[in-house]
Amino acid sequence: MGFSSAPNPKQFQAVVWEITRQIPPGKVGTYGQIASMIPPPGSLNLKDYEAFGARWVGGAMANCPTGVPWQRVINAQGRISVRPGAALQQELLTGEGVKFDERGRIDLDYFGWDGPDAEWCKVHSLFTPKALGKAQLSLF
DNA sequence: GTTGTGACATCGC
DNA sequence: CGCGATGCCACAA
Repeated sequence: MGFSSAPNPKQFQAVVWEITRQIPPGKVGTYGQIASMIPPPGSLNLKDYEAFGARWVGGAMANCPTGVPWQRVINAQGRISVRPGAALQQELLTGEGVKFDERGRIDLDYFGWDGPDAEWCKVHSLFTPKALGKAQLSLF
């Protein structure tokens, strides 16, 4: 699903699923992280897009087809958002080796997904993702 | 056409 | 670190 600048919501949704499929077992990505990889659909400020894009990612996950590891997408706090199936999500992640601390939070520093390969991003016309937890090295 | 709300992120206290 | 307010898009009633 490649697009350059103005994806339709439908495409946005499909891209979100594609990206989610790239998350390997035992790793987790955040809504904002995924959103930051996709070019802003409208004429939004980057700041607003970070917040609303994340919502759209969540909305896309609501219609997530089978085969997409939806459980590996969490919020930026490293926590499982309040939503239907939250308990199941934690269970699935635990089964993949993801550890939750006493407060029910995931250490993104360790389990945070670094994002797909740069080449993969290029093929799909996506931005280079920012690694979670780890300090984002300025690589232009 | 209007209104309400969301599987979020960020900032302030 | 935790909780509340804000942002102002997309979609369903």
